[in-house]
Amino acid sequence: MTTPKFAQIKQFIVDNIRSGAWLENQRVASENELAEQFSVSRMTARRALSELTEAGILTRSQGLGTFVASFKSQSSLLEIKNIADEVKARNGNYSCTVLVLESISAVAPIAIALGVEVDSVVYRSVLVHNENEQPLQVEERFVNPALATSYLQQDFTALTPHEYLSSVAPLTEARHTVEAIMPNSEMCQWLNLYHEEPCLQVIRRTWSSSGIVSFARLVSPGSKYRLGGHLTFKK
Amino acid sequence: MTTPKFAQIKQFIVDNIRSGAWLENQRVASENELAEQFSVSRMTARRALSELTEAGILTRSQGLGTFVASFKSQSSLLEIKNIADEVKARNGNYSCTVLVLESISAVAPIAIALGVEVDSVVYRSVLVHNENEQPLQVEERFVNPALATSYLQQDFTALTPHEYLSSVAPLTEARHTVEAIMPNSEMCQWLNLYHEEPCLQVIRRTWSSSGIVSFARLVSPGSKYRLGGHLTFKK
DNA sequence: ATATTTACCTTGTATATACAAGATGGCTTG
DNA sequence: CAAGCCATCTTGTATATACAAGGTAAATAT
Repeated sequence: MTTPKFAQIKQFIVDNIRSGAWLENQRVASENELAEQFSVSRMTARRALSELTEAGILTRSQGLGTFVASFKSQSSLLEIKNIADEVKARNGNYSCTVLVLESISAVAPIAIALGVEVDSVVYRSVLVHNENEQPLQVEERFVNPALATSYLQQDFTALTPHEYLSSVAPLTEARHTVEAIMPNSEMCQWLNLYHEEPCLQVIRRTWSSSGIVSFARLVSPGSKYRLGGHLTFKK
Repeated sequence: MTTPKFAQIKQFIVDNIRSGAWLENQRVASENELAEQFSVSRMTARRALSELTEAGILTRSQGLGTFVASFKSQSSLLEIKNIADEVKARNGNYSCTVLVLESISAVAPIAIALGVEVDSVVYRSVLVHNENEQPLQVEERFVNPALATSYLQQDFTALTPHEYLSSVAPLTEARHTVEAIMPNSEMCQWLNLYHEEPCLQVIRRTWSSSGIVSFARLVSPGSKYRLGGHLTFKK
């Protein structure tokens, strides 16, 4: 099985950039030039350039040409993965225990974060995600009851809250912040921490088309959990 | 007609997913069906589907069809931006002070991280990035001297180390980890912290085609700095 | 009845062609 | 000299066509 022509051209371009032969903002061959060099049609050469542009490796300007993108503008990205998948990926034994599953009256900060009236009823759950029976992450979640009416009836040891919520209210947007915090005594108990240690806290708010679905706080001990990211030219 | 046809089809598909009309893993119209519905050629309909697939909103399978991607598989991304740009973006007064700029003998962990011989000479810099004259982040960086010979002669109050290094050794890859740590006493001094508080630590290793360029440790107080991320269907 | 072939759908790759639109430099005209 | 025009490069959009290759299900042969 041969590699497609457009993929060969992409590889040729990426190799030249990776090796340093083509520098930032340098002009690369036009569609017609590439088409002739590789004996392909313009549309095939175009596909290679377009896909590398979409990937952020090249920039194009109508009338001017195609250029090597400047690395400076590339922001580095970190992934937040599903913690159950992460544990399973490293052959850990994943389990989950439900600590709290209740409906409460929303105090002001919670109500604002969920976009509901103060003192209205919202659902709250607290789960502990375990790796090999040791607490790895505490998930405290506040849910807009209008968008997930039967939230309290779910079995979250089988399906995570995030998975359940995406099935009942299609997610359209999510926002995250990550910070370093010191856990309070309640959190220390949940995480089974004997001595205080800094924790990574991820705040995630998710939207669907009908409004804010939920507001989650994910807290993990700094000694056991970290976020990883990877940025490369390879494609 | 101002907006291109392929863009209209993309919008039509995205709208249907955002509104919840099309659910996860549901099959969407084939290229030929879309082409007929919108009175365009198959290649134009194909472009809409291909670009949404590239964006992670659809998945395609040869012989089977095109489907709405499952939200579960979408990993959420966090951006690590240039801290000087971030400060300027919120109208803060950015400044930078150079604490250390030296060549040292690499102990084992540093040598391994940089991919050089133990006890060989490497460059080290420690900078403090300030917002309104208050320390916001400490950057400790170890540099492979073979790839940035005149690193010690640079003025890092004008050009950040990252910017300088990308200009002399084209970056091809970067890896990050983020974790929550407790700063040691030296770091507390640098960050001007009177009481101990948890800090966010980003470790960044950068590669060029000739090898590992540098190894940086970026430490910020948890009370002053957080990472933000955003994920949306809009395109 | 079971196994195989065949027809027909799907997406994937590749080409040739046409025209639109942005950018540039040289030429013509006032 | 300067303003406008034009030829010519670039990328962008759109179409029609051809064949390859994966997947499913019905029709056929064993």
